[in-house]
Amino acid sequence: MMGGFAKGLAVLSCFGQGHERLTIAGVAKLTGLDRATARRCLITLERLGFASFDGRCYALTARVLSLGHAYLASTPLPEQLQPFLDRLAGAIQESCSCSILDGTDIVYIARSAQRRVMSISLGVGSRLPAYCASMGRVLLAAMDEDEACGLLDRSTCTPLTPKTLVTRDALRTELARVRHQGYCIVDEELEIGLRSVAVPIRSRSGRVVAALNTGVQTSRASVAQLRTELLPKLLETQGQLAPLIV
Amino acid sequence: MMGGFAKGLAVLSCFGQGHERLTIAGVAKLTGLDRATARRCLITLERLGFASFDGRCYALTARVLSLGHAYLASTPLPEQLQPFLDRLAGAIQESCSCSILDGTDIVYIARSAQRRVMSISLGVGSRLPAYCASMGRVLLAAMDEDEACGLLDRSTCTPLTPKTLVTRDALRTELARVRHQGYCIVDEELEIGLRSVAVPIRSRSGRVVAALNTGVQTSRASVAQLRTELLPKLLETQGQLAPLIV
DNA sequence: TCATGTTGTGCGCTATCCGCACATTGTTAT
DNA sequence: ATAACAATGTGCGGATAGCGCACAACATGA
Repeated sequence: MMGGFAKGLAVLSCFGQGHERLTIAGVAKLTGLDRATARRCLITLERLGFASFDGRCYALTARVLSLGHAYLASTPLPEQLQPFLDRLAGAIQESCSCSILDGTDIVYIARSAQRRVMSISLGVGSRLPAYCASMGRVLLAAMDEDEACGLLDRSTCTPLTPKTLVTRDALRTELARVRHQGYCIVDEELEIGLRSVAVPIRSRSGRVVAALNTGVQTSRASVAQLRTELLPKLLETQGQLAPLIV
Repeated sequence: MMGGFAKGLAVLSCFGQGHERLTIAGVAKLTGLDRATARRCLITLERLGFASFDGRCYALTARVLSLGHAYLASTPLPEQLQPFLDRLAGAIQESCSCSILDGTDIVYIARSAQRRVMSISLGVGSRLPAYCASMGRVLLAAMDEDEACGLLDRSTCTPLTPKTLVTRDALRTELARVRHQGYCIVDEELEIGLRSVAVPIRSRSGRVVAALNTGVQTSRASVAQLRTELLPKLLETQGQLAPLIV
């Protein structure tokens, strides 16, 4: 374990959650590092071209995108999904996304945005807790059951809204239902005013390789409409993708 | 300067250029680090969830995408460009991209792929040398002239193909032409079999904030066709975007 | 079987990073 | 104006962590 490297990555990561421009002291506060250490990390980032300094705040440069590209180039999945995502989003006039599991979170690996529906900025690389996101539940339901339970145990289940399921029992029965019905609808559990529906993306051999969803404002569609109008479109895309994915 | 952090970032970066799965010795060779150092970096990455190890090779995980997201969330530009890019790509049935300058390279900040045209995988985060890419020349032409020359001096101008312009004189006159005509066509200078045309993207105030291009196979369109058929579409998109960008 | 390449591990040395402290600057509030 | 506060830049002593080498073990293939 290289401590300096880990600290530097922590600094890099803390620019994510809503903090785009940060001062040295701000970074120190967010990461818990000593201010001098945070400063050394930021100077290193700037020297290497990953961050810029305007005399007051540090901000990341486009160079960090090359790190993400290193991952995107390593797997063909996002590239395969994107055109289908675009077509689906155009058809239903709502933003669609694909994600995979990474620890207890889901990570967006492809997205086609139609309009801004959530308060936070979602995009490729965004992370959400799996237990309360529609795609997360689809991916958990596809796992081995006790493996999924182990993952839930490691999750910190915060009630993000009054409707959020947090108890393990409730989540387990919900996962069982998702597993049985083949899709998941989450109704204002992640954010008030937001509903979403997700389906698994399977490979030719039937293995679940990702999840596909769309999120709408509650005023736009009821849960019933989600099921009768949007879900069939998602399942159609699911069917189109399956034969193309190894 | 934190040396350990810099070494770790070098390890992270070396997964980019065509090397998706790397062994410890491979990383050591690519980065020039000692094998033990490379090993320490990789173990750190794995411990933090940025890399996975299958007993033989290391590969990056989706977590590195969150680093790229930190940048994407900090600037509205990519999100603004994407729908126009999608529309344009659909209309001309060719892949389109937007990029900005980062040092002597251009970095793709948005892309809409229609088919695979180049041998290497291009996508958000990809880097190309500015001097020989159509978008790069557009961005260089938009700079202060001596600033652009300084940037060219710092570039290592390798003749990637027999057609590549490398001498400073040739590049300067080419930049002057691009500046004058408002677009740039590059004909097999980056890769044999590939032609591309690029235009600058301006903000409302006229400042050049990015470049937009499309690349086609030489069999698909002649230079004249690029100018008469594709260029007008690019300019149309350019005009649509200008009033929307601060 | 030998050669090659890779991994894991241990170890001594030294450079490096840590965390504190002090001086300075800029901003805000009284 | 002045005081209070927050943030920055810098220096320093000391401990620690990383460096690079070397050796042993293992796999692969000629």
